Amino acid sequence: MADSYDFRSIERPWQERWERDGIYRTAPDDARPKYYTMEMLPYPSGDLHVGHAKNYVLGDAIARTMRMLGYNVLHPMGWDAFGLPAENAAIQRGIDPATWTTSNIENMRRQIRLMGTSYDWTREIATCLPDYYRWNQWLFLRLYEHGLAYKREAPVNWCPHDQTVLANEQVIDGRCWRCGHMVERRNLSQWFLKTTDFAERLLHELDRLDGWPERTRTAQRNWIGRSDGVEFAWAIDGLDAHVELFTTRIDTVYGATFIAIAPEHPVVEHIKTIVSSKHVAEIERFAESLRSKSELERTSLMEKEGVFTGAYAINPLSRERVPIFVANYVLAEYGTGAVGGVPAHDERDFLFAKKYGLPIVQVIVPPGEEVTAPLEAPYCEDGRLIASDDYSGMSSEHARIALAERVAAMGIGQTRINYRFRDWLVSRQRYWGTPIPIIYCERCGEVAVPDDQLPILLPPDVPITGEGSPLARDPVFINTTCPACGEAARRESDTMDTFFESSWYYLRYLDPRNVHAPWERGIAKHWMNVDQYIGGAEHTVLHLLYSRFFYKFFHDQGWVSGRDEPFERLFHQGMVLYNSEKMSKSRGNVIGIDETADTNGVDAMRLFLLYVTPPEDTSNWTDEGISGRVRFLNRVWRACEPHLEAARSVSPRALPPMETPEERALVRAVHVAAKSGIDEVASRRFHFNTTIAKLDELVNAMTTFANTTSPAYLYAVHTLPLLIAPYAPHIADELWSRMGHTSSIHLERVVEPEDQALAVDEITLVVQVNGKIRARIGATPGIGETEALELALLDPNVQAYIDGKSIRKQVYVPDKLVNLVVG
RNA sequence: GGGGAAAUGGCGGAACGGCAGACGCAGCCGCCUCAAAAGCGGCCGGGGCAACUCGUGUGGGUUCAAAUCCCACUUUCCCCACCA
Repeated sequence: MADSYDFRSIERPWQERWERDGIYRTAPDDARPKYYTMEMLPYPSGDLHVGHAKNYVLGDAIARTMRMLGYNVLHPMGWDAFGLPAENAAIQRGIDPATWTTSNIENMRRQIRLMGTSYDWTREIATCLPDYYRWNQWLFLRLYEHGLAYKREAPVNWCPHDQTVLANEQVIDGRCWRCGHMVERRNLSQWFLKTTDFAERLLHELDRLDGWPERTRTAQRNWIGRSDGVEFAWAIDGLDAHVELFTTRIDTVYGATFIAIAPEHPVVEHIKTIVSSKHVAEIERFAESLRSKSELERTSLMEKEGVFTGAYAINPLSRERVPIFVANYVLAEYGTGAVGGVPAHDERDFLFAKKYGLPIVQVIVPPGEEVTAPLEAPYCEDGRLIASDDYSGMSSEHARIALAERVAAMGIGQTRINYRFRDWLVSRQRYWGTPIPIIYCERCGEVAVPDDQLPILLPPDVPITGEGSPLARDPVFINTTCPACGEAARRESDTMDTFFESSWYYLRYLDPRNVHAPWERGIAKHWMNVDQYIGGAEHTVLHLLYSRFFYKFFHDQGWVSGRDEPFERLFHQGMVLYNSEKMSKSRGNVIGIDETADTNGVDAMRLFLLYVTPPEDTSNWTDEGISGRVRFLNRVWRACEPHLEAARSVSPRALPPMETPEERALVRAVHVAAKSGIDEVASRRFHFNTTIAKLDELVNAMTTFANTTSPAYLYAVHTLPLLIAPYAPHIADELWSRMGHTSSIHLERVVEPEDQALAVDEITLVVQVNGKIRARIGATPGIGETEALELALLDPNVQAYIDGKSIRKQVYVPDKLVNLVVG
């Protein structure tokens, strides 16, 4: 059938041909400028829907446009293949995680190809394969050597459902990011990466990441959460011990009427030795009641509570003796795990003091005010100090400096910067992950596995029950010999957080089969940094922060050069709803790739996803909407297909003769669309919705064009495939080859927009009187101000509005507008 | 509580400070057809016969000119949140 585009017989053969001819393979030794663009690698969960497609189609349109602009484009794809769902499949259905993962990868690779994407599949990686995760282990060992990977016992987030610990970043509203169960608190010995060593650099460099969305940078700043303060020691009355407090408001120190410490704080044990057994019992009862409570429960959900320990501390500045409490709202893991209680100037301390009848002493007054009645609410702003010895009368700002100097001079403290950001907890008590390459020996202790013994392979056929660590129960895996002394020893049974793999995969794409190193420096120097990274906004802190941390470490080691940031520009695409609802299996409203490829075609799907909204917005998939793009493709087909033979002889690389206004308008429409596609990539706005709208206008112009044998029309026929190639690659190559071209359209250059073609015959001059539009008059482009004004004054309607008044001012915007101000 | 982004017809959206609503979807009217589908043509923010006029969340401001810039507010979405 000639009047419609039979996508079923066209799309798949083209995909096969592109793959066979390897047209998207990227060689590094290429004189063209490099462009590295990638989308966040998917987790192989099984099936893709149009929401995933939006991500890949956007990235593909960018990669294709850059290729047609003459760049050597690197556009790779891989699989974030370790993780819990594979273990859950093993538990629920008895399938081996490796088998489950491999078959999902195969299906999803097929689906991603089905989308007509232009990846270099020779660089494909899967993080669960030994030739990838061996370098995970290698990188872990390098971090370990530099003291950046370490093991310690700490209160950690424990998910009782997934039976594993979680990083702080993986606890969302007190719940496990994967399964949604309430997270508990447990004291466990775990592996951490010392991300906090890089906190300042991670924070600082955000200011210069201007290719990143502002919201992402802000979110990372908030997550790192720098606060500047003073850490200083308070003596404990009757005990040869002291407790360190951290405060950002040392200007309020004279108002401290108690101190509060976390129940887990080590000093509590000392305190217990000097207080009555009644107090000891109360402290222990209180600590017990909080033991397994999550941070969220303790901080947000519970009322501020505490118990008096029976001991007192001495305020080093006022020399006052204040009671020591243990309190639920003090976090052992932040600052020093102990805070001064200043009820007059802190919300939490105020509530606590009210509850336990503690004095409220005001030491800050608002600027320009005097002390008034007792405070009804805490005053938490800066102000002027009162009742603070020599510091009375100072501003908060000055007092903070003076008091910091004072405690330093007294030898009891110093200024200090604290971060909300904690070290990254990377060990997991799960099976389907990278084994941590450490061996425990009775004689030698913790021993790193030597590089030549890597990879430590994940053993097959390990029973997975969901209870406890599977590797810990496998004697063949666990029992080994010490690399240092040769005695019997056992392996670490924990595996790595899967975010470890995804923190450096963009480097492995560059050199994916290297067996000597994770990547070669020279290759990284050529390709890095990633010019454009595309992915969901849900990775704002986790993956993107960890990747930045890794990259800074690599940079310090000299393994990468240039700027110490991996992703130069970042773009978050919005998600896709179906009829305004979130797609989910349980709702049964998932639009799958296979089904839409079959009913509407891949080109129509791609066009719809790019057209329906700007890419950063949430899109709404509708059956009517996709039909609109199917119609568009049919119109393209009907406008071109009957004229392909005739169009062969009209070059798409030279402007055709343009004799009539209609011909000029048609050729102009070609160049307007060409310019739009290039501009959207150059500006990194990627609003291809406007480009496709211009293509709609071009095709509308072709449809209504009378003389289909004119060179201008045939020029449009010959250039249209080049214009739509980044968005609808199949129909583009089909039309191109039917015009007699033997190589793929995707190896062609863009249609370069030409000023001569973009020029218009006539402009509409808007004439305003006092800012209101009173006439629209046709004029020749480039008309001068005097001439334009004369023309405007000839208009009867304009005359009517200025009648009898004098012109006070005139504004002329060339080729656009005349504004006459009268009065 | 803190921070960020946004608000334009029935819907998705377009608009370097310069013609608001491009383009599409839905709808309506025609043509084609025995009929339907497909396709093609036209209409499509409100009021008004018209000249005109009102209109981009609300209220101010800057400007010859504001959807666009500034201030305040309302609402929505997102992120963080007892961080001392």
